[in-house]
Amino acid sequence: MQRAFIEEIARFEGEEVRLAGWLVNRRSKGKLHFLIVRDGTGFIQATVFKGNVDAATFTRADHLRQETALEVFGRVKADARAPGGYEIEVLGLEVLSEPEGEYPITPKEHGIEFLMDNRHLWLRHRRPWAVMRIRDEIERATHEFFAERGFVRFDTPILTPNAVEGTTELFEVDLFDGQKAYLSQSGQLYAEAGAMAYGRVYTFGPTFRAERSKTRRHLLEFWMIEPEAAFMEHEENVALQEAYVSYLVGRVLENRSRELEILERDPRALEPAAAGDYPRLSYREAIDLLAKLADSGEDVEAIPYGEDFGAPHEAAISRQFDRPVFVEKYPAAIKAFYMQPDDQDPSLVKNDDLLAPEGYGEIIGGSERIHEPGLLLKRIREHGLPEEVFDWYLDLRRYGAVPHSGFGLGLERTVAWIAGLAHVREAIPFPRMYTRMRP
RNA sequence: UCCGCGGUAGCUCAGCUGGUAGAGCGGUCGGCUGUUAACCGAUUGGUCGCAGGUUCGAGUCCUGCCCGCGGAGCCA
Repeated sequence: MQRAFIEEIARFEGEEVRLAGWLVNRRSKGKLHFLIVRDGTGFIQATVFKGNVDAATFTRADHLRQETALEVFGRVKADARAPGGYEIEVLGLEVLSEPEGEYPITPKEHGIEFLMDNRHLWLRHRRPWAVMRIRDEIERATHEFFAERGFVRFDTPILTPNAVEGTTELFEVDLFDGQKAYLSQSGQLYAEAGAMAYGRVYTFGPTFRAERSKTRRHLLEFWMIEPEAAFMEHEENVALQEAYVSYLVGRVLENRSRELEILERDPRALEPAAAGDYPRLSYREAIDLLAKLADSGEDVEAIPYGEDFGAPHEAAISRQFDRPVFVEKYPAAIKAFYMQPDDQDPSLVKNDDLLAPEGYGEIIGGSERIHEPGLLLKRIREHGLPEEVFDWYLDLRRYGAVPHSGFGLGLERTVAWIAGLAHVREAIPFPRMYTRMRP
């Protein structure tokens, strides 16, 4: 008898199959038991009729406990009454292992603290299952998108000697003989070296921010995708971001509709984002928009020109549009030292943030980088950064400098937006947060 | 770090102006041939976050601490 996976169960309609998995839940009608079984690829209902199996198997089926590992033998049937449209009419049953004691996660409501304490088990359940399959789709789509465009995957170090952006806190690591290193908060500077070597590269790896953040958008450890390309200027950078994000959304809509359904995420909310054509606001236009919204009684405060947006401002801006919105060309004074000044107004930089809709906020930060060595050195000094740490970074300008640009996309924020999650902690298997390191 | 809220059964919660601990779910036993977090009956289950104080008496009032949740800042 062939082994079937739930994901492809429709192919086996009318056939007898073997299914290996775990018991999710059980309901009994007396002479008919319903077993809900999962196998990692999906969830399915198995029916045990009294007449179909011997008495011992029938009794056994009525006493199976949650998370019993088992093999089910039976016939695949289409049935409108079954969740998913298919079910297995059980002809035989083998228990592979019995759970010890009570399984903690019951089919009723649980609080987030309890579920996170049991994250290693919670991952088995429908909701995390759907989220991680969407995350996987986004990761796979990322590799395919960049490979198709000639980008080379370029792995940057996790242990680094210095900060990329002096302001952010770093996790310190003890090396030998009193030496210190820091966990990477961005692969960008190294990706720039990669872009000068291989033309177009992208990083895909974990990054670390030692911030005591307690919000739905922050993790201590999160994954970032950072493309960087030589000879790419601001306009092309923005176009690449739009193509990338709309591709990701399209892939999830195409291949993970069942998962979106489990999460009760309406695909219609994502369709504009898959279509592209994202609106673009300059920093100044965004400031004006906020003033207008504040005036018209919207629950947001206006901010003066020259200040950076806070989370409530980003949310208010993003809610004005049905798809992600670019905000570009910020004042240089509030942005990182390496950003290229604007051609028309050198008080501005050629950067952009991409704000996801529905108040999800920033998922991308990008910019064209300074390629002129004198200007870069000047900016390093203005920001009070240690010159000697950046000698290799300056080398990238000393030898064959060309205009180049890149951006960073936060994976968990993107997953949270597309999957419709309230918090990024559900977008990664084991979130590392200010308040949580276990399990 | 700051602001707000919370911690009572394995889980989710109720418990009034202080009077001696409750429900649903889960577990166990039984019933039911189409359930959809099934339902019905029985049964099981407590260091009321920790420490101290007030009181004849504290889950309830006071003080301190711990932990969590939501938000801000910072950012992806």
